[in-house]
Amino acid sequence: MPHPKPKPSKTRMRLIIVASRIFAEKGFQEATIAEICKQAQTNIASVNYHFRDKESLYLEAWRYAFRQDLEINPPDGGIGADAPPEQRLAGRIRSLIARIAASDSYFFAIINKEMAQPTSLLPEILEKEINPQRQAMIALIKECLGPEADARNIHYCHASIIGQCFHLLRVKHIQNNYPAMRAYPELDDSTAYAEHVIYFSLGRIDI
Amino acid sequence: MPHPKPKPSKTRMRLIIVASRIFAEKGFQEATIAEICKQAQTNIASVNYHFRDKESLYLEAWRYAFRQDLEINPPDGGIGADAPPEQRLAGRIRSLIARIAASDSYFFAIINKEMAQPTSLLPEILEKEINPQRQAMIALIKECLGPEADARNIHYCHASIIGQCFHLLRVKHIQNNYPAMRAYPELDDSTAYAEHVIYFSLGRIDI
DNA sequence: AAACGATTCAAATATATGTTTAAATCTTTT
DNA sequence: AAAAGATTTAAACATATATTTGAATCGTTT
Repeated sequence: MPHPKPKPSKTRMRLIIVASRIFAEKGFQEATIAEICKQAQTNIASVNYHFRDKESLYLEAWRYAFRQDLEINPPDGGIGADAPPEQRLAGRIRSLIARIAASDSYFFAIINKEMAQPTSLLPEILEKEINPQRQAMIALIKECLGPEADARNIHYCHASIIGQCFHLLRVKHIQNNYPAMRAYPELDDSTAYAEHVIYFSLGRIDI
Repeated sequence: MPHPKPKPSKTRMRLIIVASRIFAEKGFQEATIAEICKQAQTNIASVNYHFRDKESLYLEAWRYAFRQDLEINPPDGGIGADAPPEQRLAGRIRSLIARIAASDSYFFAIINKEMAQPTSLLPEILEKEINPQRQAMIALIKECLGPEADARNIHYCHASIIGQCFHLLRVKHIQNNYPAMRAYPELDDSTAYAEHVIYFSLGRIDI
């Protein structure tokens, strides 16, 4: 019988997929290799075999989650580069909130934990993955505010927008951890919240 | 003597003070009793003697941090109840940002970690300490928006304000962990940022 | 089919760390 | 000062978990 058990060449991939979920749920420290391997239906030694150690698996799982995320929601929100800056900014806000709200978005779940309890990998991710998105949004805000806007105000407005978006991230994960609480039901409709953030923010930016 | 008053030992107090800082820096899981006791210059068994276990010390340390915080910055920002709602809202925003920005505010550092990786204590903290502040701010926003404002919009505006304030919390702790990065120098001046948040938010609320 | 490398497995190892214990020491009361 | 109680200490204990090991198994090539 050629296939008595699941194809062994897929073990590595199963580990990455399961790990991205477990790390997103528990964070690097509290996630255990034992649980990841159990859910991936493999032996704990396979982490050492396929990834050398826990941290390397963490990095691979994170990168996988990130790629999955952007594949579904491109960061520009589908707005072309020829649209007016206000619309492109709105598109980016919609895309960011959509990625944050997606129930299977493990990338932002990991980022959320990393920002509170950074591992040694955070600086690289911040620089390579987050900063390009950040610079793109800052450039759009600058366009909206016009050429005479000063740098400090641009950064303040960027902080205001990012803060509003990441607030959804916090609320979402608290609710995931304590479904019974239902402390913030008003943010359940993430697309409506996105429109609010756009309205709330463009009021002070697009003048 | 019928009332031999129990005098709190200095060791117990030293443990609480050190623990609130260590827990704020590392979170519950990554903080070790060994390090806390070393910095408090006592034996590791004193945690068991004075507090039964690590979690009880965590709770005591968190309560201590919370009391210290509110002693320095009252939540209403020093604005009297007779002032117009816009000013009282501005006062609360200033107070919240001041408490978040205070370098020795361990309460918000712990809350920041708890929200990303909750322990069993978070629901109680959220309900007993955070929710009263939340309800007070929501009431103020409602006053500012007027009687015809719908509940959803009130909550959205509240989310926008809290998101902006807590963004400072995130940025602050990333910078504490990676001083070399200097990724967000624009938020160094927290009082200026507070004025921006007030201006940015009241533009959409106070109409 | 045999050989060989790749993969999986159960078990052992190493380490970190929360907890407990019992003796020693200090403080208070009588 | 003696006794009783409170506190501190060093050491042992227990547990959790990342990592390593060497043998067993699988898949591919010859």
